[in-house]
Amino acid sequence: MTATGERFAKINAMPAYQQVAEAIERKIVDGGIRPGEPIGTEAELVRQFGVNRSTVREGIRLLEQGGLIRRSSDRRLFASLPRYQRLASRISRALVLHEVTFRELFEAMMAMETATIEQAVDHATAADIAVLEANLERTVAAEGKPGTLAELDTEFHTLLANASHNRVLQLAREPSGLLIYPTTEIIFEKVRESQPRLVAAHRHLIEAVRGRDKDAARSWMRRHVNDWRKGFERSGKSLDHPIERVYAEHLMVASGERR
Amino acid sequence: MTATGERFAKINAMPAYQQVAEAIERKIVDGGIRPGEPIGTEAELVRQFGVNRSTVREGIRLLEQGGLIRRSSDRRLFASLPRYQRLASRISRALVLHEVTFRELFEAMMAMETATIEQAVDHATAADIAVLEANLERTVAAEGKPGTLAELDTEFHTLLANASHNRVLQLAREPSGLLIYPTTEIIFEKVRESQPRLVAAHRHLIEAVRGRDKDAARSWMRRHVNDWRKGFERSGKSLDHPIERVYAEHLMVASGERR
DNA sequence: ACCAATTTGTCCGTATGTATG
DNA sequence: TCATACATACGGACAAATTGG
Repeated sequence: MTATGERFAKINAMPAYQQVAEAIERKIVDGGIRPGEPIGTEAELVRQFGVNRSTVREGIRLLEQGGLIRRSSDRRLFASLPRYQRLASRISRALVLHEVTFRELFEAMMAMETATIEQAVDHATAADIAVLEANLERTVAAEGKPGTLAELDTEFHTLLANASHNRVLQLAREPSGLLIYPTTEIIFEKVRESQPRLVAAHRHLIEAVRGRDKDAARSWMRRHVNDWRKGFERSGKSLDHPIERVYAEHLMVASGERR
Repeated sequence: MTATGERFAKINAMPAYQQVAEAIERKIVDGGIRPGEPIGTEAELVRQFGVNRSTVREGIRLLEQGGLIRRSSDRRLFASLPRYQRLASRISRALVLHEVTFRELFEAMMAMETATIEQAVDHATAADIAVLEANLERTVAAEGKPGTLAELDTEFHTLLANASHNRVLQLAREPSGLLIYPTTEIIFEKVRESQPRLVAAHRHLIEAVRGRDKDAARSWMRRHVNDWRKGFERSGKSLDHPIERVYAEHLMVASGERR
């Protein structure tokens, strides 16, 4: 910009608290501090960075929300792996704020859930299947309770994702699962046949996983996801409406992260 | 826990700075403050919450990293929609820290990219296709430059996701796209035939989208993603290795968010 | 069970740089 | 040019909780 040209590189474009945050972040990401290891006290960080304690605290706050550092019960800071639940609810919230439609959600779910069950067919262990069956039993027992059914349905699909043993898929599908959840409760309330169809679908999905039958698995999953769409429309809603803002609020509980 | 049992609810479990953050967060999420609207100056927030300046600042830092609030050039605070790029790079970083393998990445990509192109076949506009073609031209022109080719390949798939007009899919696939990127550069360096195959695949994908030919689209995408896997293995790496930590560092630039 | 040291949460006052009018 | 408003950063202080004898 000056007449002399670019003689010097820019220095220090970031405020101090951001530099503190980035320095700690970098140490964690590149392995200098492993998850579970303590970050150090505020006083130590003050000494190392040579800035004021308020500045250090602001830097810490930046990272705290990202899940890279957490606080134990005694309020000490330590490095941590970002949790899937936390990330997923963030993304769900963002999708709501961006006003995505239920149709987008439906189309994406169809792809990700079928992919998930295909991987589950390949990789599920006996233990995975046992957990799925326990979920199915509770689902059968929850007859007539829409809230419980919705919870168990959401849990079933999360368990299926665990059974896929593919963490990329797990994280990719979870946000959609969280957004679908409130609608399923309404569907179970309003559409009588939805519950027996849910139980049948889950039963066949488990059977397909156990029998390593990928075609049956995919076919039942397609049917199951389509059932959601039909139930959704039959309960009087339109696929082309954006997801209601209200759904974002129940997501904040997860991000509140009580101590 | 006490002998009297749970007679009273917990009070004020959160420190003040967290309460400040949550209050602002809630206002934004439930629509009380719309994206683009100012949050108010720090002095105002001090007055409204009745806490000290430092406390307000810590609360603001918590939200700052989440993308719900941002700062304009004059450093004033305003509400904002969380950006996809930012969320995606967060997730990518988390996946690296969780040490997911390239196989998981590959399997998930296969599902999400095929789903993406199917949606693109249904929903792409003429403008979308024009942008894809411009990308293809630049790809042809970048012959022999692995770094540029890798960038353009990543961009192509992001553009394809845009053409799907499904924001759930866009956000679901982007983290994987970011993680694939560094490997493609290596592949273009080491595997000679990878570049012509890339160009051919992209050309056929665009043709399939233009011709609304879903079968061809899916088939070419499967081939394209499989090409990545073959190139990856031929360049001397194993699918069952976790993604290298190094890849997480180039992701931090995006989260740095210079002003 | 008590004490001393440490650490976090919160508050106060002040100074500096920058952008706006 | 000057005055104002604002974010950034620093210094010091105290209470409450926790830790470690």
